[in-house]
Amino acid sequence: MSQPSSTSAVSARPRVRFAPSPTGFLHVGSARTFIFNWLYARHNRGTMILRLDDTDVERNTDASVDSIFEGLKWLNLSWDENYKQSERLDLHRKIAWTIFEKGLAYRDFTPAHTGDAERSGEQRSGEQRSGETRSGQQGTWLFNAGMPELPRAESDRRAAAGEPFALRFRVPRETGELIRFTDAVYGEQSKAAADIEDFALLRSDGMPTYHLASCADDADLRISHIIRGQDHLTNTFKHVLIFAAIAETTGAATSKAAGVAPPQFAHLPLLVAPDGTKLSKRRHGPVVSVTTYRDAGFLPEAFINFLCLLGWSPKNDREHMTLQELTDAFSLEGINRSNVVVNFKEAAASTNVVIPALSDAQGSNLLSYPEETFDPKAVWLNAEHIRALPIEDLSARLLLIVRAAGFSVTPEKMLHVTPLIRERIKLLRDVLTAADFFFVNQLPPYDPAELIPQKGDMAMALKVLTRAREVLANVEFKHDPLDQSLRAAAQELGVKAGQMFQPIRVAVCGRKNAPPLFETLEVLGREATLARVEQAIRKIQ
RNA sequence: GGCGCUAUCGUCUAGGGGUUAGGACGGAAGAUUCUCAAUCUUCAAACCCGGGUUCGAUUCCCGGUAGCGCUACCA
Repeated sequence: MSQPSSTSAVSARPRVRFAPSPTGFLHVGSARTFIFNWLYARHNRGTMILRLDDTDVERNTDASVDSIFEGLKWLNLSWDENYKQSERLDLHRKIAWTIFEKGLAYRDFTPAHTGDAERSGEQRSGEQRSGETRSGQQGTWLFNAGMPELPRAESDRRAAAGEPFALRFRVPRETGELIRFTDAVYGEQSKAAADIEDFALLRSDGMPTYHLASCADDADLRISHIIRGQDHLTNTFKHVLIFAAIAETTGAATSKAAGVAPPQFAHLPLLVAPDGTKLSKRRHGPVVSVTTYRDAGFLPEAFINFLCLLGWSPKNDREHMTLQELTDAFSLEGINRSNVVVNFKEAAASTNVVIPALSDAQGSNLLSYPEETFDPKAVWLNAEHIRALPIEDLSARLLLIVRAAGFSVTPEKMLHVTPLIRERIKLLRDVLTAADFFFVNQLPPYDPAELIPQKGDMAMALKVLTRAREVLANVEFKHDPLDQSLRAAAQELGVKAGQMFQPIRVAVCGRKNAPPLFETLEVLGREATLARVEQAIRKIQ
């Protein structure tokens, strides 16, 4: 874990951070935030920082930490520094108490609000926290500190007596002040201090809250740009207050932070589900998890490409872009302001799709989510990226999947198969259904009626296959000779080329839709081809 | 409820005081090919509503409506 440079000179190089809280898997919204931060850092030759915001002990899980790293690893985007908030609690507390000493915060001995289930969707009208506000006004929605500003001595006494308390920021409500900041995306923002409640800095167990920890770390790590979800836009007013307090206190207390300039903010439009609600694992399940995309056979570069187009535009009609092109083109100016629908299909359940050629489908989880689950644009972009990949590269990636599904295939064979299916697959896992017949010895059962050519009958199928058997026994197994001899055979038989090819295709592939015939035969080889033709003939007779 | 933010085809978006409102995905039709793809062509598809400002608003302003977010000792 490296330390940030402690030079007091403000660097021209931006320092940005991605700060997920480990309370669930890495979802696509978080991934996009990470990517935008990364792009901004790389575009400006700045520093990318990963920080785990894990101050919520109740909800944090190790599994979640693993899941986040798993997702980020797949994305294959690096970071330069790495922190955990839980290892920096001393710093947070120190800053909280400095703020307290400065008179900008106070102890609140009111028992913690226990109505935890209050949230869940329904509006709470007027918020029934009765009583007076700190400033003595009646009937406000604002948090009530429970008692009109305890005298400091009293507060000290009760604290010394061991009474639990939370530390609250004293928002300067009386002054009628307007809190303002400029957002790189949403422009000038302002909000009356009177509309901001006295938020907690420290919980009664001494743990810092998100607001405190986040700002304390952002200040300490000298984050220059905070790029995050728009759900934090309103919170930012609190953060502006905290940053101001930190600047005020550290200016006197510690020499090192003699002019902590508040960071610049850039809020990202939220990713929402087709029903308009914010993406959440709770509501939408694994379809919003990054690893689901990985397992479905998305290329990380395609997934990144897709996410970038959600709420950002290069403004030149380009859509299919490489990481480098994205990095070059990225800027905060291209970011939009309205929510973005990720057009996935919910409820497309994860029933296992059977791999035709593999009865005991080990690779079943690779096939859990049907293609329609995902945003069609993501799928299309993935196909674009697949087609843009060098054959060797694509082949290597496909081989991994094919082997994971239980087929034993050599890299050489895969290299021959890949060009035949490259334009026929949209997701990497499609290789299993598009090319399975290359990998098995025994074709799965198929309906003999499939062998019947267009405008033909079973007799024609038999005639064609019988003739094909002869031809294929002698012809050289290369595209051109196969093409010529089979066409010639069709002519002799008095059938159309298509009527000749189709029965052979079905005999060899076990289905009607498959890659081009001659290339397929070439890769398959004479032995397997003849065996399958033979089998088809027997099926008919 | 209060506060904040947002509003262009179904979706992602470009644009901007006068345009045939552009592109992409998806959809439809066609071309091509040994099937399926890929590719190419064509078509359908949008400026939330109401007031202003203006010679002229989809664009600027205000209001409404709708959606979203925040309003926790969650992040």
